[in-house]
Amino acid sequence: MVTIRLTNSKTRRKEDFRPIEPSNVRMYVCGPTVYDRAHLGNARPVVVFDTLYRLLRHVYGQGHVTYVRNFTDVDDKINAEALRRQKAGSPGTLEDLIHQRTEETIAWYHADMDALGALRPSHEPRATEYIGQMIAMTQGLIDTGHAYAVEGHVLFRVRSYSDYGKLSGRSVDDMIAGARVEVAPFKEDPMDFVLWKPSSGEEPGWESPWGKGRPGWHIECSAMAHELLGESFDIHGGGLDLQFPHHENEIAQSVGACGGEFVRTWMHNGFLNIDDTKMSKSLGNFFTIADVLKKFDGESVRLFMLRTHYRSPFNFSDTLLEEARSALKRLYTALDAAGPVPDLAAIDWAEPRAAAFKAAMDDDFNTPGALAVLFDLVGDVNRGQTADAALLKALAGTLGLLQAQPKAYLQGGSSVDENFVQSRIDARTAAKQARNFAAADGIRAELAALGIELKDRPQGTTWVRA
RNA sequence: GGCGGGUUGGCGGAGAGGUUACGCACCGGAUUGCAAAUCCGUGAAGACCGGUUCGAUUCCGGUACCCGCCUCCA
Repeated sequence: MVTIRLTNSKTRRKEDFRPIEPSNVRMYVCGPTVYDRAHLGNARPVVVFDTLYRLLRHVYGQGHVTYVRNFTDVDDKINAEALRRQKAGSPGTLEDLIHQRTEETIAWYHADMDALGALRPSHEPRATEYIGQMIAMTQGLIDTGHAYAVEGHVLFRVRSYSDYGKLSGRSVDDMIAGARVEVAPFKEDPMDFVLWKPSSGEEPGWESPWGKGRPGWHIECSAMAHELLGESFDIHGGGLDLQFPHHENEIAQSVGACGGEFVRTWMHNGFLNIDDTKMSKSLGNFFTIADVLKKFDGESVRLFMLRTHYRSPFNFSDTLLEEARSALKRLYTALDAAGPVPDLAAIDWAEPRAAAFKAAMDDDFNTPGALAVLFDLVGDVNRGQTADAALLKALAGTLGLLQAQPKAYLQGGSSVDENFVQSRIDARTAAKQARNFAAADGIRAELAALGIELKDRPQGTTWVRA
């Protein structure tokens, strides 16, 4: 079995990936806080780690990979929206409205990610379903001296964990020096972070040994990962911005509670930028996935993201997205021209192009390199080696691409009636046979204006959406 | 201020110490009634300054510029 190499944020190096249990490779990725529509930046880790999930399933077997991605459904912004609705006269208790908001947001999220061709993870835990585990873990940290309760809060004692800061490469003292936040007076140390905090009257809360309150953000992931994947697991992923403080805190909590090694390989995807600047809610320069999907099909968006290595930042723009769509069109056009493509029972990884594809993927899942192999295959297919189309489709499938019917993809998204198009094509064919090229060209121009592109082939005229 | 990443052809974007990345676009040719698609072909790069080397875009050092994290954020 070929060894996959992955860049481990913890060691800042590319390492051979060796799962703790090859029969159950375990991966956790930080999911969204479900307070609103997901933006394009949210899509990047989903596509990146979906691709890794697919790769792991290929290497270790479909049933041997457990992938957990959570939903954070405890959050001020969710509460704020629920409260706004209540004040606007929506029926139901605040709790009902909170539930309503998270449910609708999760449904949007699923729809968006499905459109991007992302498989559903094995588990999608919601923070509110694991409050008991969070309380237990917090109590455990108090018992072992890693945390302390004060004024209804429970705080993690950062100085109690000597490796704090190791993942993000900073020392506690440096962090304090650079800190720009006001420090709550009850903290022993400015860097101590919240495990549990009290909730006031109308906020949702749970009974705990420290009074009615709710969990801090970081403990949620630790508790859910622990419950579903165990004390230590193979891969933990997320956006680069989560490395500090979120992932640093997760390590401190989990190691504090369980000891040992929490996560073997930490992986962080780079950002998606707008005009070379980070896209974020706070900067206000974001697009929702739903916005983008109005103009572009999800598969083009997926290809667009896979064109860049997952750790590199990349820019988003319509021009770049159009470029990705053109590239995807080339792939589907080759598949379409090759005729019916049989589903390959199994990929022969010894085949040179399959081997090249796999070599790229095994090397820190270099998707741009793997895509290059796909385009080489396109050339072969277009040159007449139509049998290669099956390999092309199979390899692309491991990236979650090219699984639609070519004709459906190439003609999809057109609002023009298919029968109408065919009737105009027939009329044009008749005109051509009569050598009335002016009329034929007129029809072609008429369809072009509707976004229909004609192709005259020996077997007859076909069409695609422009 | 501390820490980290980056600078590749017109644009996007990889790998590799010496041989075509790949995609989009452009140009020439084939094909076509003309196009489109496709094929063949051409052109085009490695921020700057040093060093190592027979040879560096690839390794090392420095300079410049850009970006990110240090604060809720994928």
